[in-house]
Order: sequence, then C-alpha cells, then structure tokens
Amino acid sequence: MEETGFFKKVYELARQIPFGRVCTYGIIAKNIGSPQAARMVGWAMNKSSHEKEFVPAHRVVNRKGLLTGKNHFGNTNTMKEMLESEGIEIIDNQIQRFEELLWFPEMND
DNA sequence: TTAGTGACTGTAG
DNA sequence: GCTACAGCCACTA
Repeated sequence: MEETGFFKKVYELARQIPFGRVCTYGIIAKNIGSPQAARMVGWAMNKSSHEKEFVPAHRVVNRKGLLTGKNHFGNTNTMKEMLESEGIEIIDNQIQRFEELLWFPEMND
C-alpha cells in the first residue's frame, strides 16, 4: 500500500524535525496546505509505524505540548522516554519549555 | 458505496 | 480560562 500525497508530505515534514526539537500536528498540517486536517496528521503518525523508514512521531504533539499520542506507542511511557532521551523534559505528559523546543518547517533547521 | 471514527485546531459564546 | 461545533482526508467495517 503506497502513501497518498497527503501522508507522504506528513512523513517528509516529520522526518525534517531536528533532534531534540518538537512540532505540532497543526503546523505540519498547515505546511501541507490543510491546517484543519491536523487530525489526519495524527492518523498518519499512527500509520507511520507501518512505514519502513523511521518517522519521529514522538516529536509531534498537539498544540498544547501534550503527548496525546503516547497511547499509540505500545507503552504509554515510550513516547516520554524517547523525548527525554533527546533532552526534552516532560512533566505530566506535557513538554516543558515547549515554545522553546518548538520547530517550524520554515526554519528548515 | 455509505457511515463512522480518528495522535487536532480555530472560531464563537 | 472552558465548552461546543465545524472542517479537514484517509481508513475500516
């Protein structure tokens, strides 16, 4: 099964997220061209585990910086562990200094 | 084919 | 600050 244009763009953007940085579903969706389709970004992240290439889905959170997708990593602690291993501090499922760690595709870095 | 659902977000009250 | 509604695209039954 091949990715549609939408999913493909989501994956490409997600893979551009630098180490130790995070992004939101809305930002990704907006860069794709459908800011209101942020739900699909989450869906794409879910499917990303099916992808052969690694997709840093753990670096994608909702606009509040909450790890809303942790349940889809198998273990609810996996997402947090991965982020912490990148130097990101998390308290109560929320990323600390979220605004500082937030990365935008337009930064391209 | 149709209907329901989903890791969300912005706007309005 | 909160709740409620609509919109977006793809997938599954």
